[in-house]
This record gives sequence, C-alpha cells and structure tokens, in this order.
Amino acid sequence: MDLLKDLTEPQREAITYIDGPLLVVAGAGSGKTRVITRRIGYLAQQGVNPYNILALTFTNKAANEMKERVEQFCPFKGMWVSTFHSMCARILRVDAEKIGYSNTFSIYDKQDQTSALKIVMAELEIDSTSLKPAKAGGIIGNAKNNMVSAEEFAEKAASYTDRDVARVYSLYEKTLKKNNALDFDDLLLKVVELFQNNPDVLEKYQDKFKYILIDEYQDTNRTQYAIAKLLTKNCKNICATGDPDQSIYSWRGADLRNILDFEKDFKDAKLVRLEQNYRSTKMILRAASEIIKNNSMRKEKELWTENDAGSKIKVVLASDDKQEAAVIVENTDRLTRDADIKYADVAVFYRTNAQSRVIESALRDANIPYTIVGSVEFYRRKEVKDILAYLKLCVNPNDDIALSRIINVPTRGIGKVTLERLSNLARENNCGIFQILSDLTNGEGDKGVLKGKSKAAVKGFVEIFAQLKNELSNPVNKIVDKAIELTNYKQFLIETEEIKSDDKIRNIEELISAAREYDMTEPEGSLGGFLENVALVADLDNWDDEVNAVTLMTLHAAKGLEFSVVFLVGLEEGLLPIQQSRDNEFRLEEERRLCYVGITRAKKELILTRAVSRYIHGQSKSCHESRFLEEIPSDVIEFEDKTGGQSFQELHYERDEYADYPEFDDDNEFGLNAGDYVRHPRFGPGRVMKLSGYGDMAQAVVKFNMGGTKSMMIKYAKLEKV
DNA sequence: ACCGGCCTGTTTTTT
DNA sequence: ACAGGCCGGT
Repeated sequence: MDLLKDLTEPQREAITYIDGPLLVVAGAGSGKTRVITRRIGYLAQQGVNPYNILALTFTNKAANEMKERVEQFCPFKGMWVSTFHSMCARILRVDAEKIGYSNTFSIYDKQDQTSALKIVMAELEIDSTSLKPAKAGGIIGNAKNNMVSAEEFAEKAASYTDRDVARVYSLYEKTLKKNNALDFDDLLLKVVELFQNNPDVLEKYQDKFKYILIDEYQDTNRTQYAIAKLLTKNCKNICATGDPDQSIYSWRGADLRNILDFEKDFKDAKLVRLEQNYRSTKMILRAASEIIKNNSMRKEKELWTENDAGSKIKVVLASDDKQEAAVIVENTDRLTRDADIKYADVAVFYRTNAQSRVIESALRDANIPYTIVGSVEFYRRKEVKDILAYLKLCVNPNDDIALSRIINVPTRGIGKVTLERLSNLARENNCGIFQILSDLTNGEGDKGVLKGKSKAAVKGFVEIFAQLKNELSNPVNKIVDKAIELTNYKQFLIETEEIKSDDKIRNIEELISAAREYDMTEPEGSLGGFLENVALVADLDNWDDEVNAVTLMTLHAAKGLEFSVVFLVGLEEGLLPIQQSRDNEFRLEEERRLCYVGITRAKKELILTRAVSRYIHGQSKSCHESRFLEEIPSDVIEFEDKTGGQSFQELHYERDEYADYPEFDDDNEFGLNAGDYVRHPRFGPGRVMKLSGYGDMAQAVVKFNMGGTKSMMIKYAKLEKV
C-alpha cells in the first residue's frame, strides 16, 4: 500500500519528517490518527525496526485501535503501543527492586488510595472531618503530577492544611512502600526516579526507543514530560501530536506548557499544522471556532473544511431535564428514520455523569438501544473489587489495603477490634498483616491475640490463599473461578443481597469472562498481568462501538471520537461551564475547550439543549443559559422553544425585582447604559432595564419586545446597541 | 459482630 | 437522589 497516497501537503510532511523532533498541531478532525498510523508504517518502510518504536496514547482503546491499524502496514513485533501508565507499569515490573519494590507490586486506584489515606490519617491523629482523606489525596496527587516529593512538599508547606498534608504525604509514601503498592501517579513518578538513579536502565530504554510518538500531547503532565525528555536525551526523534484547544485535563495535572513550549524544549523542532477538517459540516465548524475564539490563552488557529455547509445547528430550550431527555428521544427517532443514520451514529454528551440518569430512562422507555460509557465503572463495583482483592492479596501478600477489604467479606466473624489488634501486631513486627495471620495459624507468635472463634476464622481465611496459590500456573480465568468458589462469594451474595444478588452474581461471572479474554489475548500472561490490566483500564476501553446503540458519555470521554449526530445537553451556567469554574478565568477557558471538544465530535447534525430548570441533588433548580450558547452566531442556529413560551415567564430572579421598575442609574465599561435599546442575536430587540456587577461579571437585565425579561452576562451576550 | 435507621454531604471531569 | 458514616440496639 502506498502510504503517501491521498494526502495533503502538511499531512505528507508530518509523515515523512522522521529525523529530529516534530510537533504536529492537529486541529479537530484533521486526520491525525491517519497521520500517526501511516507515519509508523512509513518508519518501518524506511527500514526502522519496529522494536525501536514507542507510541504513547491517552487510553488503552486508542492504543488497541492504533495497533490494529498499524498491523495493516507493517509487522509490529517488539513495538510498544500503550498508554503512559501501562508503559510505566511494564518498565517497573522489570526493575522494581531498584526502587525498593518487588515486582509483584499492587496498583492502587483512587478508592484504595483513599482507604490507605484514612488509615494514615488515623495514625497521625489528623481529624478526617476537617481534612478529608480524598482531599488530601487530591493535593498529594497534584504534587506528584508536578514531581514534588514528600520532602519538597514539606519544605514548601506554609498553610496549616499543607503542613498536615505534608505529614500525611510522607507517611502515605511509607505505607505504600510497606504494602508494596503504587498509586497511579507513582507509576509515572517512580519511572522518573528509576531512570534518574540508574543510568544503565535509562540507557537500555534510550537504546530501545529510537522513535517516540506521543499522542494527545496537550494532556500530558510534567512527570510524563520528564519521562519523554529522559528517553529522548540522545536521539531526538520525538513526534508529539496534539491540539491546545482540546486540552481538558489540567485538573489532572496536564500542563499546556508541554505543548506550547515544545519548540523551546526540543531544539530545531519542526512544526506542522493540520488545519483542514474532514469531519464536520461548515455550520458545525463555524459554531466551534466562534466559541473557542473567546479564549484568551490561546494560539490563533483557524480550521477550515471543504465539506458541505450542512444543516443549521439545532438549539432546543426545554422546560426541565425530563423534557430535555424527551427532545433527545424525539430527534433520535426522527434522524434514525433516515436510512443512513443508525443508532450507533448518535451520541449524547453531558458534563456530569449524574445527567445520564434521566436520559437513560427516557431512552429505555422509548425502546431505543443505548450504551453508557462510565457511570458506575465495572471494575469499581464492590463485588468485583472484593474478588480482585483476594487475587491481589494472593499475588502481593503485603497488600494490607486489599486484606482489610476482604478479611471479613464474606463475613467470617473478624471485626474491627480483631483487625485493629492484628494491624498493631503487624506494625510492631514491621511486616504485613497477612504475615501475622499465617504466623498465628502456624502456632507461632500466638500470645493469646485470638480467641477460639476468630482463630478458626483466620485459619479458614489463610487456607483460601494456600489453595489459591496452587492454582497460579493455571489460566487466569480458572484462578478467578477458583477464588469465587473458595470464598463462597456467590452464596454470600444470595444470603445478603435479596434483590441485587442476581446482578452482582452476573458481575462476578463477567469478571471470569474478562479473565478468559485476557488469557486469549495474552498467552504468556499471568494473574499479576491480568490485575495490572484491570487496574489500568478506563471505562472507555470497555466500550463496544460495534453494537448498534446510542452512546451516552461525558464530554471528557468523548475526546478523540466522532459521531454523525451529536447531542450536547445541559448548556447552562453552572453546568457547562460548571459552577466551580465560573469565577476562575483559567478554568473557565478549560470549560470552553470542553464545549469545543463536544461540538467538534459531530459530523453532520449537532443538537444543543438546555433546560430552564433541572433537578440537582434532588432539588429543582432554575438555570441560566450558558454563555457558550450565546457565543454561537445566530445565523448558524435554528432555535426551538419547547417550553411553549413559558421560559419567558419563568425567567430569573431579577424579573420580579426590576422588570417593571426601570432603573437607569448604572453604566459599565462595555459602553452599555441602562435604558439603552439593544438587539440580541436570538431574542431580537429589547431594552436594558438594569445593570449590575463589574468587569467581566457585569450583567444586564433586558426586557425583550417578544415578551419576557432576561438577565445575561454582557461580556458574552453580544448585545448590539440600536 | 452485625443490623437498621438516621444524618450528612455531594470536587464534574479520570489514567 | 443517594451513598456512606455513625450510633445504638440486639
């Protein structure tokens, strides 16, 4: 196959420039995936050994897809295609002991991390109501993402909270080490540590990875940057692809500096821009660029397309979240009646997972097939995590967090008090709790800690692992099966869960299937390998895009995907942009990028919805229109009011206070005065009744001729003086 | 040790 | 709305 066929000049450049650092700034829908896969093929064609290629992606799903596509061009024996996290886990399995770990280390997810932090904070006698373990975890994670060690954090800690966090951080690190466990951030951080302290190890990987590709570079954090920098120290063949306008993970430590300073960081870097969009209609693209234009922290960029103009963007105003869901059902029905649009071509994006519930039940009632990406993640479910904890503890007996989770699940009469006693004993002996348990059952070290009943219980518990260890050479699905059998977990579910037991049993059986699949794809695999896979999968990785169903997902999960029909729901102040970002310019701009990402997923039809009121935490709240909606030019919009005009009666709190009593006493830096006659792009002519607030937050209350009064942010309202 | 009822808060987003 | 924590009774 001719790899350079059907390409634009910039695309060809991005594929063939293979010596020296290259940054590909690829706008949404500009054929980036195509460029990356062909580039790998081209490298192989030019005689590069696949063994020397490393491709890093953002999700496992993206990695798998890339593998599949690359396979069509060249053999990829020895090529590494994975996420940063998987790569790091793999590297650490080889040289774990060089950083003081054993290669059976556990990987802690956020839940495990919080459990560990709870224990740590109890030990330090830090009140967990004023400083929540999860909050401390967030601060520590942030530090780790910026490569700030516990010592460095302690040095810089100024506030009262930070000093507490510093103590927690330090003991947490010790606890992790004792448990032979790493959290997500550690996977990256420990690789940096490994490389910095072991030049020979670093050299080994520098020799191996002669060509490095990093996708979604705008969402890498400083630790990932450090890894990239270390690996490319000698050969400079790094190719980063990304789009600053699609950076939506700064809350996870993603640092835009990485992509903005690429040319500074890598000397003589070449820059290629892909600005032609192949995905969307002109209408959709226009709306997207008009929105993103409002970001000030941005490099100017203009996407263009030769695609059709397409139909106008539909903006629907619903009276509440239920009606919003009905709008989705209605339009999905309408569009899929069209022969060339299937359910699978339709996606619904929302800002928060909680929004999916209402939409889900509407689709279910309408008999429209759907899949939800996210919500309650499979591997986070209690029953699944319990079984996994048995397996984890079997592989890594030092994992006290896994042990505490299951020592009394199913209930075997070992309660809080006994566990506390065992835990103290472990601390005194400087070993794991499991060690204590096996010593006690061997008759060693029994100082009357356990009475008859709990002694038998402990014996039974330890026995499970003795049996499980005998299975370790079997395929993983057999081991999982055995674990369920030995623990009598199904029986436990039947006894304790009257209604949900069927579901839960199905879930743990699903775990066996997942293991079976692992056995098939990884013939050389092990239980440890399976557990690692499980720890590092994202929800999205389990999404089956072959099924003909409408896809529901968060905007964050939508990155990198495309659909013919996209619904973007909940375009309201406080939801998109989310409340917590509204007083922070930086975070506000990230919300705008999030909106941009959502819109640019759409190929043909884009439907934006918002509700006048919706249930939040069980209470009905009235909502203002999102400023992002107001940023879309009215000539690309087809507006539909489903509320029957009710929206202009409902309106906002200002109405009752001011609408009938004009106060012409205020002005502002936008040159707008109370009493001015104005025109709004969508609501037509009206009169300013009241101005309030200052600067960017300044608001105007406008009474429209078509009826009703509305308050809006002046900065975004696009009010025209008439 | 375990169960049920009451009270609280809910970071939006996730490798 | 809903889960998770806490307390008091068994």
